[in-house]
Amino acid sequence: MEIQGLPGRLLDELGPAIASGEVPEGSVLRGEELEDRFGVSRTVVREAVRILEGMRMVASRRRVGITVLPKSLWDVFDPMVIRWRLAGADRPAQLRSLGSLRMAVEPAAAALAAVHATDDDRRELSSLAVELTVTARDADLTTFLRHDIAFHAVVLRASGNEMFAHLGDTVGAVLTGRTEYHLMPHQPEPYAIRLHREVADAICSGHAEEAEQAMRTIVTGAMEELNQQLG
Amino acid sequence: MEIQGLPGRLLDELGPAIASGEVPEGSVLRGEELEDRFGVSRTVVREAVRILEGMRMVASRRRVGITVLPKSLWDVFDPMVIRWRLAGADRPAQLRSLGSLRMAVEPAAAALAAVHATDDDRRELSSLAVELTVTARDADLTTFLRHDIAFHAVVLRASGNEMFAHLGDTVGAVLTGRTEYHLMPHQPEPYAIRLHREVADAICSGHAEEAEQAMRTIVTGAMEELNQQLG
DNA sequence: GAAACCAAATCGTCATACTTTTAAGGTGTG
DNA sequence: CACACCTTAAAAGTATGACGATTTGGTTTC
Repeated sequence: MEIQGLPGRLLDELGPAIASGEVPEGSVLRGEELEDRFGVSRTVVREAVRILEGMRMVASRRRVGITVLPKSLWDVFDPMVIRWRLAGADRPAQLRSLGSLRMAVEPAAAALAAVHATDDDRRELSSLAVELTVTARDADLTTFLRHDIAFHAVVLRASGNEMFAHLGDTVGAVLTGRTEYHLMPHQPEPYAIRLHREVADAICSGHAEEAEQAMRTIVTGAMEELNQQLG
Repeated sequence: MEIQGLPGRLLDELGPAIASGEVPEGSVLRGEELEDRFGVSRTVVREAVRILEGMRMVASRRRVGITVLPKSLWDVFDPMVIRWRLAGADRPAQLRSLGSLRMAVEPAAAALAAVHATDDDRRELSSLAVELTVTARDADLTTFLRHDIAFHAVVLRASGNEMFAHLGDTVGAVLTGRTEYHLMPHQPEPYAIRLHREVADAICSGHAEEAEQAMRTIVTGAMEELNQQLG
């Protein structure tokens, strides 16, 4: 699900550079300069810049150039922006933001899921909870991560709220990052596993209250771990 | 904060058309067709399409054309997408989604605000709470709306979480829509007013728990009203 | 010193030519 | 008949030159 072609490659250079603060707010770029720097045509530069403009990271003005806008204006929910920030110098701040967001959204999603999940959703959740238990015991971190991501994505999707559902990938990115950068215990905690199972059971049996509470414990724990790691 | 120039105008046509389902998922547009239909050049069409591609509403493929992607892939947090959906046939669904999101986020934001708000934030909140009381009594709906929007925006900003802060405009759009389409009592409810004041007081005195609870009551009430109005 | 004016810089748009990818259909072969 | 291979044409992708529009900043003029 990437932007294709040369504009996409340009974005992969410009986006991270801006997101990391390497090209600071208020900087002014000229179109022609970008053409030369990356060896592409006006067409390509303009299309890439348009996309950045669409996520409100830059504004283009005649006789001035392409200005990097203040971070407060960026579309911080745009998956590309999130990925760029997670990959760069802004990672700690982005992780904290996402942590709070998760604490707000995931318990609510779990509660909704207990009411709205389809039978397929519930089956998938049960199955994933089992998988989590197994792969945790085998200390198979990669597989564990995959199932963990899927678990949270399913809960968010099963909530029946398209906006919650859309955060599935984002949460996935957070979990991936956490594993990649070893911000996680090498051995998944048995307590966390049990909580996932609790969430699954509560959703399957329609206990909204209980699902919400268990999920809250999970994301609160994740947030505490994060705060500990980041100081 | 709009996209400028001809691509912007093209977007204002295409975006709502797609968001409302008038141009259904799976439809295929040809670039040349759009050039003719809107009387603009290739450049303009391509840049507009790139932006739509950036929000994952369309994908452009050689030898095929510009395909409208399924709604589940759209960047549903993009302010433009939200505005387009609120303006069109998808308004009820969008309002419901946003309602759930508010129920998840705003109480959490209020709790955080009680801890992180600056002195300026607290002053502004107090002042807005007073304004709300006054303008409600005078039945000055427009001014009331403006202050209501500001109130929620300040709480979200004062949470110190950039992602929450970013939802201020979106919540504003919801409140505006609610007033415009008369989905609201003509006279603001005294109870709701008192709750706003409670939120302000709790945040000012650092009572997170209390702020969260009062805000939850506000957004839950809004959600119930919405469900009633939409059936 | 202020207002009007002018010139240069930069983006915005258009038109056109060429390239690249790829769906689709036709052709031949087992 | 089925399958693999080749051909073709349709559409987007890229490059480039020309011109238009706008804004800034300096310069002239009163």
